[in-house]
Amino acid sequence: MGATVTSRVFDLLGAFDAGHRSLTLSALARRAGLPLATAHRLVADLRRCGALDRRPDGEYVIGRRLWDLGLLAPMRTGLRQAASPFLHDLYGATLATVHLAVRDGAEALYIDRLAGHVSVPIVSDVGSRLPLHATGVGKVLLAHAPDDVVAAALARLTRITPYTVTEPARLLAQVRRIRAEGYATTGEEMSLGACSVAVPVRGPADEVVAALGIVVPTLRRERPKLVAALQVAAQGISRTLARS
Amino acid sequence: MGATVTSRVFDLLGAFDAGHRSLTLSALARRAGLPLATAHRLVADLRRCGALDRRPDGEYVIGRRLWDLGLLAPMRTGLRQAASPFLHDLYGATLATVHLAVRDGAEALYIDRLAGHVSVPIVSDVGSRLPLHATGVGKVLLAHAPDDVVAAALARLTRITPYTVTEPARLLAQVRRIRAEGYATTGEEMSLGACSVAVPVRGPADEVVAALGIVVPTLRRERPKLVAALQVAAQGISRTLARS
DNA sequence: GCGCTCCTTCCGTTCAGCGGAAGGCAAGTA
DNA sequence: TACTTGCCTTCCGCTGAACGGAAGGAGCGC
Repeated sequence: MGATVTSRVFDLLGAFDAGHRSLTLSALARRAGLPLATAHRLVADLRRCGALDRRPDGEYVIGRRLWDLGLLAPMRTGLRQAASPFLHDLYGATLATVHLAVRDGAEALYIDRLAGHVSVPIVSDVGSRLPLHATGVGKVLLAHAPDDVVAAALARLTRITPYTVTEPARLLAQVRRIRAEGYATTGEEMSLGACSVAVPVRGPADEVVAALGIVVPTLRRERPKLVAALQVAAQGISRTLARS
Repeated sequence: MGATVTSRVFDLLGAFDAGHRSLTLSALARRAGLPLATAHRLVADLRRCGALDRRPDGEYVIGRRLWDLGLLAPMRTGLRQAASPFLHDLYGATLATVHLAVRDGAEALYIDRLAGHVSVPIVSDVGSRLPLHATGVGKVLLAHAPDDVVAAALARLTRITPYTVTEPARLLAQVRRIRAEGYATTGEEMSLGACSVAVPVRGPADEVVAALGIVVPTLRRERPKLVAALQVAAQGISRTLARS
């Protein structure tokens, strides 16, 4: 690996993740695999650039500059904008947490999320990546992914809760059903006490560009209603995407 | 200015802004004030780190890595999460575009935004900064800012539309009224065809931590209803903030 | 006191970064 | 075709910025 300053800078920044939003200098250096003195200097530079902030307690956090820059990334901006109003509609109709995700390699990347007042235990957040086999949106994305991705996913089905599907054959059957019926469901497979329903969002050429899902405490017999609401919203998003 | 690699990297990244989300290499170098060869090498490094992407047409855009990092920034995460459901409620009740902003120096920084299907011409977006004197949320934040900020703002009131308030005395009178009545309004002062109403969001110690506003085509005689809805939502946010 | 972990500063070495210059496309112009 | 203009890319010798071990605090617990 080339030891350019740029790569070191991103090694440092990469030390932050969802579970480590603030770090001490030494933790930063340790996680980035850099000598303390080097980390110290780079961190000082980054702070001068506004990329890192130092909180009163001495720990470092990602700074405003990076927040600004991140918002400029073309992360499906069009998709997010097109979907936004429909997510609200869905929330209004179901009062459930609503998710919009795309497939990023072998993971589902959540690009928008809309949570209500009372929420089921939910792990996802905007920007987080979750496996394809244990969530509603994940299964939808998996069902419409290229064969090699499906194969790779089936190869390692990690158990997350007692209800997570870990037998390849069973997941494959689900994938087939999802393709046929047009929606996916999960029952506490990612998080206990949380069930989900999800449908694909299609682009102009009918290809699946994203998945739209909601999370509810229990499916009971609301499933048909939820599926219908999701499909209406998904079609609305597709229509909005088409004209732009 | 120290010519550290880190600063150069951020000079490059800083060449992107809301109006320039994609740039050619030479534009990037020009805007960053760097020699072409230098920019070329740094851009290659950044691309290797995932901080920049190259689109098929050859232009560079902010990459996914920075999007991820930006989401880790503690940009009022607590405030955003607390406010989120109330923004939806507001949208549901009014069908207007809803904004949540904080004061960042002498500007209003929009930290969340919720737009409906049909929207009035609106300039703001999440992450954008707008002056304090020409928007609803801006005026609210101005009215509860320290005296020196108010003085600085009054000193340069740039005209944006024919209706923008540019006389210091008049804005000062408005600021006093906003403090007394608890809400602010604007009429096409930022963008023609867009009026707004905004109220303060208060923290545990009754200090103003943010402003909550909505944008509508016209105020007509809906103002009392809108103000009431906003105040209910703002109090809800404050209550949610208090217990956490 | 002693040990521990953390942060900061110093300084001589050296190698990564620098950037002018030159070359290669691709489009537009005459 | 020949010339211009704007891009992007590569080369290469010089040099000073980055490096990181080491030493020196500062704070805390025992």
